[in-house]
Amino acid sequence: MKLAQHYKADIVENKWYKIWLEKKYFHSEPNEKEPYTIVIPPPNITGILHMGHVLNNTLQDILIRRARMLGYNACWVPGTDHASIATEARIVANLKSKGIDKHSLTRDEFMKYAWEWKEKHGGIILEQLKKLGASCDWDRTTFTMDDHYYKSVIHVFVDLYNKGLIYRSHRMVNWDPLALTALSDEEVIYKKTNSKLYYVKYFLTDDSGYLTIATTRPETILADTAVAVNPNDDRYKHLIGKYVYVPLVKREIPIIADQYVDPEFGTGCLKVTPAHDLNDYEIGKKHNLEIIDIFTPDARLNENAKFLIGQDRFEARENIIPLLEKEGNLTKIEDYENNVAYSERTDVPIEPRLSLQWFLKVEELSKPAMQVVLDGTIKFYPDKFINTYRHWMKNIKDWCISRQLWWGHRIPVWYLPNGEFVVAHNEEEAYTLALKKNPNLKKIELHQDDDVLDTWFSSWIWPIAVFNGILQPNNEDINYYYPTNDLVTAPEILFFWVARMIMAGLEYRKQVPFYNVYFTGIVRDKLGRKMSKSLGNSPDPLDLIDKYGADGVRMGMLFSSPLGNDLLFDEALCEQGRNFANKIWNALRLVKMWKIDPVKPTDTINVKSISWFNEQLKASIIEINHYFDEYRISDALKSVYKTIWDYFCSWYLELIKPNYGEPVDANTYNSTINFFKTLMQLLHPFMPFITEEIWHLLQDNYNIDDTIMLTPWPTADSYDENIINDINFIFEFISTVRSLKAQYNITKEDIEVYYNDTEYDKVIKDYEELILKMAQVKSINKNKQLKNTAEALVRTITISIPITETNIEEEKEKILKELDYYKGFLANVNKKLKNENFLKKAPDKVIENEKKKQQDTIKKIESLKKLLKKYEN
RNA sequence: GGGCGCUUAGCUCAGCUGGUUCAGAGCGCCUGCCUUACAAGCAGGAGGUCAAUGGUUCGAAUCCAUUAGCGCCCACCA
Repeated sequence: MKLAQHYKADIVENKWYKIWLEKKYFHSEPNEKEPYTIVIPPPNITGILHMGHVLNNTLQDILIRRARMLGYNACWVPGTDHASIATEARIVANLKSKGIDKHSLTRDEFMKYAWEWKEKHGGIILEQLKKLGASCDWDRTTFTMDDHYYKSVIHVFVDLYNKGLIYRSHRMVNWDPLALTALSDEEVIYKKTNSKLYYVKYFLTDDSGYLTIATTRPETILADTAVAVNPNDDRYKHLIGKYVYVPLVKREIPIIADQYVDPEFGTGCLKVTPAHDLNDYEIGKKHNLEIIDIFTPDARLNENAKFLIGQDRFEARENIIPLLEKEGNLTKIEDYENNVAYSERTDVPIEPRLSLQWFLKVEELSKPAMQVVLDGTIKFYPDKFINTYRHWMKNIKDWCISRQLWWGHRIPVWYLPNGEFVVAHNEEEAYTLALKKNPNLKKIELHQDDDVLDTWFSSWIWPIAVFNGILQPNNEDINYYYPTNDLVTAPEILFFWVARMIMAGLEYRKQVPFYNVYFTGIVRDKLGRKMSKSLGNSPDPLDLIDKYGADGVRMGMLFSSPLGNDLLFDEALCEQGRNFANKIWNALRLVKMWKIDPVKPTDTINVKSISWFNEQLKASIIEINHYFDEYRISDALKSVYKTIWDYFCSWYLELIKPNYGEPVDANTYNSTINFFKTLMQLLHPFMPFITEEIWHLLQDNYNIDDTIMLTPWPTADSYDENIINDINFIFEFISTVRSLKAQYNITKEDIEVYYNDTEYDKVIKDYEELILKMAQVKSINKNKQLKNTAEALVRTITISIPITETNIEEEKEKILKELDYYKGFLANVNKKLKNENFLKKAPDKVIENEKKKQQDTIKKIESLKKLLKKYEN
């Protein structure tokens, strides 16, 4: 068989993914085996694959593939989220580009268009995940607006309403004046903004003077209904209970006292605008103030403002200034930096707005959800997020779940003409319920709530609803796959999603939704900037896959991502991944190139090499499994990488490789093939494609009905430390000889090496042939002094090789430097050993070790001194 | 303002409840090699007062305190 010099990823990857799908290796059905389940964090239906997805899904694929090899019935459920605000925004924009205004359509027309759009553009991301090698059970692909899922969401709303946990209320909400919808607190981002602080006079109605108030939003003056001061503020105490005129509109409003006012800020006087500020609203409620709303839903001034009617809030802010100036109300304007709330979706400043919304009471739901994390039922990796979680859960507020959109799950509430309402699973049921309130009601008089539910109100039941466990709480799937095992997600959505899934899981299954949560970091570019479209610093994962192969990209991503930390992504790491694939490929080429001689005995070098690598492999397996147990995936990969590249390729293969043209004995060949196979198994979760290909090429027959992904994961209990220690010494010995040769430019192989110590006699004799082969020298001898030698230390022994000329000064300098170091080292050890407290208190083991250090160092110093003497003569 | 975390080589990070000659790895950098698996490679090399100060201890990169710098989360002061 002829193998190409370079590994060709694209051909191999396309071939295998197709076969895997055909063979349904990813598909799972409940059986007698133990399940291992992961549900994907559903990406937005409109989304396309970005580097964050690559990281997140590579990790999930690694976990699920290893679980599959460990013998679990592994099931990774994929799917997408309808993402109401984001998707509706895109659909509206798309309509607009065709000259269609959303509001010119009926709800049904709009939804029809939206579904068409979804069928056409949705789900691209799932196809992209296949390129990455994701081993999802595609037969279980779920969309949050699939029929059964939709009904599940509605069921949950009705159920929670009937339990008294959902209520409708006037509340100050975060209003997005562009999207024309309320947002949850989590969808608001605060940005430091340069703005101005305006100082405005409010004249007392009794003509006894004025108060000055500092505000960043002068346009809301028109909606003021009080002025507040701190009750303990001596400057203003005497004014409490008096009245002032609101500038321009000349409305009389009271001066009230409230602890909320900070006497230190601004002038110590606060204008109270209950309709347009959350805190003012609270104050207003307390003091029973009038609420005057001066904004339209898209944040223009309405008739209530009396001035600047029809102007946008920012226009009005500018235009009210000259008016105030003219009336003599404005005293000064200062530059000021403050935090302004922006909509995460549309990036416009939020307008606090009073409106009727639906809320979920979360206090009762959050208590058990906090408990399961604190008591370790659910583990967070890394665990630092437990604190963040606890802090948030303690201060959790009711969840505003209604959104003024059409794309999503329509709130299952029907209103009667008189304003009463019923909550039901569907219109029929609603009508039946409504008839009880009004027996003469006609069906057409019922009107369903126009709003939809927050997207997270559907995704919080994801781990249950993908198995249809809400509508059919006892079906086989949900009973088998739930609770799931791992969740891999970003810390940004710890509250949006993770916390809420825990609440829903406990409420609807009485069980946590997952046992382990792995938090990934943010993918940044190599300069540390967050990857974003606007910066243009985010590579397209598909381009990277074309260039380096999916295996290479997976490697590159994983190589730089320690658990829970942000990762600085550098394309060079994908290159490193591709190079690794090529390295493995060439190791295969080497092995496949050999001719096998079935009667040839195994020579000493190979016997020893095989016995060493056998132990080394066990040691590596133990380490790799240990890292997996701690979810240190990147460390596990590094360990596999080192085992393959350093131990297997650089040492083992070089040791056993026959001279050109010579055959290899059957024992060596078989051992090597078996080692190679085990290494491919260890690497498979990380690089699924190349490992599958090589697994097949290592077999006697290339049989595509076979697969590496269902072979048992390698395990080991213990390894022989002595063999590994001996070999490590031998490798050091070899490296030192190579180093000496490199230093003195010796390329010959016929030189002799000398060493001067008896302690390592046995090891050196045992592994003599290995040294000769790898260090490329003729012989190793003891205690012979030559005239011209170059020398170096390996642990406590001195080795020397003959050279033709020596730069004596340079050598002396080197030795003196080393001597200095070891003298200092010895002094430290001596000091310790003379310290009575140390001898009394330190454990015996430590003392013994110090003594050994002492002896070794004395030995080394003697050797160095001898050498020095030689040079001085 | 409240909470959490970080600071170890040029870069990214390991280093578990103090004690293995403990100061490490990968990348980058430098030197020499196109050696019949691989130049997408091989061999060798240089680089660090473990942020600063003080304390605990026989012993501190590791534990404690303070300081400086950085990051994240929460709250949102008009």
